[in-house]
Amino acid sequence: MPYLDKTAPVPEPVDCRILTAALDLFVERGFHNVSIHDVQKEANVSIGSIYNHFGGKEGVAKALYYHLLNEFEEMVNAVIEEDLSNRERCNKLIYQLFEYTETRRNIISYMLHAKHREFLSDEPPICSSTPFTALRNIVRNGMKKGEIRAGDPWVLAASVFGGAIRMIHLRLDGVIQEPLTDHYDEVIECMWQGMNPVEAPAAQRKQAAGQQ
Amino acid sequence: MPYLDKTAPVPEPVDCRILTAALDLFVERGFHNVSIHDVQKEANVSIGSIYNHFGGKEGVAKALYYHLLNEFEEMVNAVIEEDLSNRERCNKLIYQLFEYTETRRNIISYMLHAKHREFLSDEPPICSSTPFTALRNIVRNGMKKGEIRAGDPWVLAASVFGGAIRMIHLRLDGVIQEPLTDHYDEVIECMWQGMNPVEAPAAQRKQAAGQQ
DNA sequence: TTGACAAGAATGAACATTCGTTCTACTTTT
DNA sequence: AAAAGTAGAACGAATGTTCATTCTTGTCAA
Repeated sequence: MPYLDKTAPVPEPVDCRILTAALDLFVERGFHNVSIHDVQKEANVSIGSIYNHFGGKEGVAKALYYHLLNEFEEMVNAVIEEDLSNRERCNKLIYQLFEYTETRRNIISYMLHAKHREFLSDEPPICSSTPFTALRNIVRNGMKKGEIRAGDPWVLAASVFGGAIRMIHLRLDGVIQEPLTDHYDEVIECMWQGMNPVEAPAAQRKQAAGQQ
Repeated sequence: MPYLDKTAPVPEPVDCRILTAALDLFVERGFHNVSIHDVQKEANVSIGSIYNHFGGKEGVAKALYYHLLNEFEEMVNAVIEEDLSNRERCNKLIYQLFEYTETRRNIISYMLHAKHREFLSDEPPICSSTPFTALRNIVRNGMKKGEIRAGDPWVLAASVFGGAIRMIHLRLDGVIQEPLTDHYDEVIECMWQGMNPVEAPAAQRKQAAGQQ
């Protein structure tokens, strides 16, 4: 009775179903606490399909990883293309990361919160991947142009993004209750202005804050 | 022939050997890539002993976790006891964390770099443990006394320690080559003074830096 | 339009292996 | 000789992977 079944929408392709299911499960329980059989059930595919498409459990994790790294790279590149100061670029990237943490929690969790080295063999640490290198380059360029204080690139990049990344971790761990975007302004202020009590005149503060 | 064997030193107790071996292996390969049999070989004990002392694999990981949390708590408390400003306390704790990262790498790695939730069931996130709460209290007290800028405690704590923790992660991942202690001054400067290019007169800068 | 057929994708029962745990025998200590 | 600690072979459950089979899709001749 084909007419009764017309509601059947375009079914998502098998490989997409596998990746989505795997992402959800990996984030929820951790790679090693998820079996191929779990993924198979969650994705409503057969085990054979998983092996056909990805070659195995690690293959799924790897495909997921590369896919998300690519998306992240595109996001970073899009911000780099924009006509902004490097400081504004940093701010905007932090804002977008905060936003994604709220709206696409699992993606951010898999990217920034998972220990890939424990299940992806021979994978270099994520911080030496292209998008993360691009982040550091933004900081470096900001230093060159005098927008950002000069110093060791690693230290500076860690100082710029460290607070934000820490906030993301805390949010993913469930210890911060409110959406991260609520804290954006304060995080940005702390990062540019430092943790000293504010005593400078308002005008100077505003000039230096570099709000987006 | 007891005289020939006199060199045999006081043998480390069995439970210590187990914990040390487990720490090394867990940090090197990750909890899930280490089997009880691996620990048994590395520690030169029998499987039975491991079960007698810790009740199983997770028991070993849990004992290790509590033990190290305790050590960390003592370290934090020792700094709190000292007659220092809250800002100096933050600085000193960061310095000690950097130092431990160099000298007791595995301890710091297991504490700050492992995803305990993936292998310790029903364990709350480490950032809600007593020593971490104590860290936030230092920041809170600093805010009350006007030593640290006012704001949301979570954001402020993340901003104070975020950069340092990020540096530790990068060092543990092997992407930072030099000892963290080499970067201490710069990290502290960035954190208190912010990432804006330095333009303030030297005197004011020094006053605000709060060097330890 | 129908049927035959080939190529590719999907299926899932079966398999081999690994790993956490148990249990009984043995040794040391008190 | 009782108690506590150690030893390690053996077990069963869980898991990653294989592969022979079935199903789907597209093509082409009748």
